Amino acid sequence: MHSADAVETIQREMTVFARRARAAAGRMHPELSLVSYTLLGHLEESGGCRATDLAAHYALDKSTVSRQVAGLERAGLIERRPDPADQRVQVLHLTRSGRHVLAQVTESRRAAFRERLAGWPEEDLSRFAEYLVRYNA
Amino acid sequence: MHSADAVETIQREMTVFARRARAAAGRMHPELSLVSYTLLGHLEESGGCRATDLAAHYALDKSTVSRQVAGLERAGLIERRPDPADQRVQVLHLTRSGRHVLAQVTESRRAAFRERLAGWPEEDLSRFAEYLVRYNA
DNA sequence: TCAAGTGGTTGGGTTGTGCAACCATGGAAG
DNA sequence: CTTCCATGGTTGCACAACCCAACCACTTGA
Repeated sequence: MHSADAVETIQREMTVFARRARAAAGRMHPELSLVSYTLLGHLEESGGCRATDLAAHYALDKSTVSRQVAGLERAGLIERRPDPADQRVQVLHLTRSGRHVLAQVTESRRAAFRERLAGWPEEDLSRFAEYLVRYNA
Repeated sequence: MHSADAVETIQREMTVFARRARAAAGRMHPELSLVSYTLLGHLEESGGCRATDLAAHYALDKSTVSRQVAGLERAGLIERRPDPADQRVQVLHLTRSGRHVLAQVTESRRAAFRERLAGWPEEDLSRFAEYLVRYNA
């Protein structure tokens, strides 16, 4: 495959995937949208951060994040803690329930991906993962 | 990287990509959403098909396709032709203008991807493309 | 001290989507 | 030939996710 063709293919396939992903995620977990799930995941990884950090990291408008965060708090999945060093800031943390729901959804998403990727040789999985990381970097 | 980790990474990175794609596409081409672009592409490839075929192929509700198609027709990018064999059916075709716009958008999307993938070794591009095709199959 | 910057919320509007109800046509079974 | 169900498509309705702009509260630095 020539370089130009490969780029063309990557473009098309990434687009196909993008189109499907959200709907699939919604069908799998009506209780936790793709965005909410991603935000929870980020909070888990980072061990708590500000709404502005989330917005910057995911290239979302701060108003969007604000509303998502409000929803997650309403659902009892996260909590806001004041930052003693800066009264403007709310540091977001997962609640116990949030951690629990996140773990459940992650597990079932992982199962779906695992099924989808069943039969792939170990080496291909690693390389695919590496390419995606490099692409998104 | 172990197999489970790779799956985990693939899941996360695909999700990241999915979240970004629509916004990026919108910024690049306000005149043609990601969905519309995909539908036009399908019409180009297939040389004309029915709205129902589009819905089935992309797992979209027929109402969604109906509205997208209406928009594309309003924009003069596609036209509906009656099917002499079945009065219910409208066969959708690209117009000259539709073909033109599609070509332009495709080219600039391709340029963006090419830039993003600049510096990747030929072999990695090919393999990445192959993985994506296999994943979406 | 006060102006500019930053974190966050809210109001308003757009887009993409699904579901359900509907209309028109087609096809098969009586 | 009628009658009934299936199929292609449109429309009303609701909703989620988004952005922009305006705003408030607090911080920072000239």
